Amino acid sequence: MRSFDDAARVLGDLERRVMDILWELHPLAVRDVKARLGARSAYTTVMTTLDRLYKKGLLARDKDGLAFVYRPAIDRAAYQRRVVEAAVGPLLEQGAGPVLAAFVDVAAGLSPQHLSALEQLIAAKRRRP
Amino acid sequence: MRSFDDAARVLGDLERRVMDILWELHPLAVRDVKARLGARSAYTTVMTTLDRLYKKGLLARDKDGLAFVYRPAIDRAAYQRRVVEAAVGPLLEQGAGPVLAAFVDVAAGLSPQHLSALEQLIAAKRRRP
DNA sequence: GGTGGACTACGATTGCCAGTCGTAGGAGGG
DNA sequence: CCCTCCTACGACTGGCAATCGTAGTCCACC
Repeated sequence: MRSFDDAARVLGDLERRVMDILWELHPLAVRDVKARLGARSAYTTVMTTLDRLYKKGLLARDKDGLAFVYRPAIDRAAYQRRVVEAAVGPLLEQGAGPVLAAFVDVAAGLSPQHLSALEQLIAAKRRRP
Repeated sequence: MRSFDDAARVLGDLERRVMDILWELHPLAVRDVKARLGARSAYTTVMTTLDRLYKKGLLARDKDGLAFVYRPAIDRAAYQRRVVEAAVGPLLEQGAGPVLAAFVDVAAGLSPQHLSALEQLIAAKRRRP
């Protein structure tokens, strides 16, 4: 059964691990990414995954001799932004109250400091919309 | 190519339309849901979809004579809450700033009033965490 | 009590995606 | 010239949504 968590992942497991590695350190060639994955996947599996992320626009790549070296096309913040927009935008268009409340709950649950951060962001947004 | 919007949908197209119908009016039998869908799908397609939503825990159902009548098991607000938790929770655990900022952006973009609503929710959260 | 209509249960099919990997082929170094 | 490394391409699996047909059940009515 597909769970909510699954759907919100947006990327597959391997894809997300690969993006994490490249956000941490780049550029990397296929074999370097494979090495950092802990050798759990075959070389061509990693290559296919990198190629798909490239075709999705999440990675960029350049030739380095024979091999491609990959780097993120967008940083983690921009990616998170896209996920939030995609997940929350449609929901907000139809009954915003519960969505806002749920968001405040989740944010506060992880760290009360997030409430202050949110307030500052709101204030900043008012000044420069 | 799977887009961000696709993934954030969490439910399929037909499933989402069915939930919208039942949040609007319930309980409904299969044929009533089918009628409100605009007759685009066969009877058994609608039935299968209702059955799957039932098995996912999003719908409840009771026997009414021969037929099942379906009703939401959770209301739209609770559903939206789950989607927000699933989408945003994991993101917040790893670099909250961009996520909070993106959320404020999206909320403000749809309606500036959302900023005030957010502030009130934050204040309420502080009083009664 | 038998027959017809309505309804459910179940499974088959299609389309799409992620993960997995093998093979073919090119390019460079020894 | 051959071996090695790399890419490109495609095949296969598993899972899910959407779609629908068929088999079987149950009630109501004659």
